[in-house]
Amino acid sequence: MPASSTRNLIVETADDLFYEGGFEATSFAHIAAAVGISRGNFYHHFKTKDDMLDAVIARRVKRTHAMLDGWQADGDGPRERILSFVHMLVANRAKIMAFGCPVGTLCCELAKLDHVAQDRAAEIFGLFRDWLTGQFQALGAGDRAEALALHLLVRSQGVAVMATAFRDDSFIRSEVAGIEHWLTTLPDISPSR
Amino acid sequence: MPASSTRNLIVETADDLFYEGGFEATSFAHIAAAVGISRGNFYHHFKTKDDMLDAVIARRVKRTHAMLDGWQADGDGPRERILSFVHMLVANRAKIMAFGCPVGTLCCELAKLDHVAQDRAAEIFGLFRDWLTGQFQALGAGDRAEALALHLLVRSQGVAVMATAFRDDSFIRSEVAGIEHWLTTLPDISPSR
DNA sequence: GACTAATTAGGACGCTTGTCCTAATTTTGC
DNA sequence: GCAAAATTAGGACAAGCGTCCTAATTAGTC
Repeated sequence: MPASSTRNLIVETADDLFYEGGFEATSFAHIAAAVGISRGNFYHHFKTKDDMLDAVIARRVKRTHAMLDGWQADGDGPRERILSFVHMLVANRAKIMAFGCPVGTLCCELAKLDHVAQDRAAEIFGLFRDWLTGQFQALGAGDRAEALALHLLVRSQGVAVMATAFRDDSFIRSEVAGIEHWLTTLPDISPSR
Repeated sequence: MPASSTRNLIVETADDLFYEGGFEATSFAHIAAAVGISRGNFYHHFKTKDDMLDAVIARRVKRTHAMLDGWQADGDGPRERILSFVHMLVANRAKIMAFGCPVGTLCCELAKLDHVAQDRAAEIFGLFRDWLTGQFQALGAGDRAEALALHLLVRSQGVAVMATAFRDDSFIRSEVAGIEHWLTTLPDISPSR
């Protein structure tokens, strides 16, 4: 077992707790209890709590990259790949209703805290935006590709916020159906390559 | 001057600070410094911090009601009234980019905190939903009115989140233009009366 | 003008926070 | 097997938190 497996365990646990309880409200004591190690031990792996946030964001960036690469390699067309993104909302609906979107809620919290990591967290949105832009370009959207990608992000984030506020399960499904219908209305200029 | 003007001042100040810094991160010391009164003085007006949150939410509910009533009395048609709602995004774009939507961010924070006031905060969304539903009904949308209202709330919240994350001014304008175009595509069965 | 009630100031309280320090333990390299 | 390094435990720390208490001040009533 590699020497820094404790560090990975800390980052994984902090990732979950930051998502479910928020960054500010999650204390070292909470993380220590969840991991099962001593409080003072953290400072051998991370200088400050902000360093831990950096590690969590880096982990999320890495996992997002891996997820997008996985969808890219699935062999389906761009329309199916876009649907993979949209269906995250349905697959994660229980957690979204309870805690919102991990990316959106972190960005909003860091904005209020005027935190230095604000832009680094927003870069996860940048990954989705760029990947979706690529898919819409593959659909032949040309110059409109990025605008369509941002529109899809807007609707996804809106669904997440409203689902969290109303805690309504049926709400996510109907909005996703609306997005799916919107996708079918897009002109498919060059469906393959 | 009425006896409880101090109380109103506290609620107004707390409202702003909760919006700009978040509920949890805003302490009594911050509010006391902003109002210019002693810390211990709070507890003559509010039993706990949660009581203060209740008062802030009640104030927001009241002001939202007043705003919707004002739009209702403006004498324009339902389409113009819906635009009044949409144009809030443009009018408040500076604050939205810095702190997000006051309603959406509070609901998301309270969800993560598993706070008892969660549903009361979401009721502000309920006010907008019901009012917008009325406007779409006046447009002749019939059974689809509430779905259209929720769709508009979704897009507005999505714009707010993405504008906060990317801190992009032009982004809000282009998305609002998209919403305005969407409104023109709606069938206007009964434009007047 | 005196008595009562409402309001305010200011500090004490127990607790939690992030951070830091030191000693003990485990792992690693020779 | 031993010395050096990495890792862990556990507590100390100053500061900040929400809450509470008491004394002082102000406002209102007869």
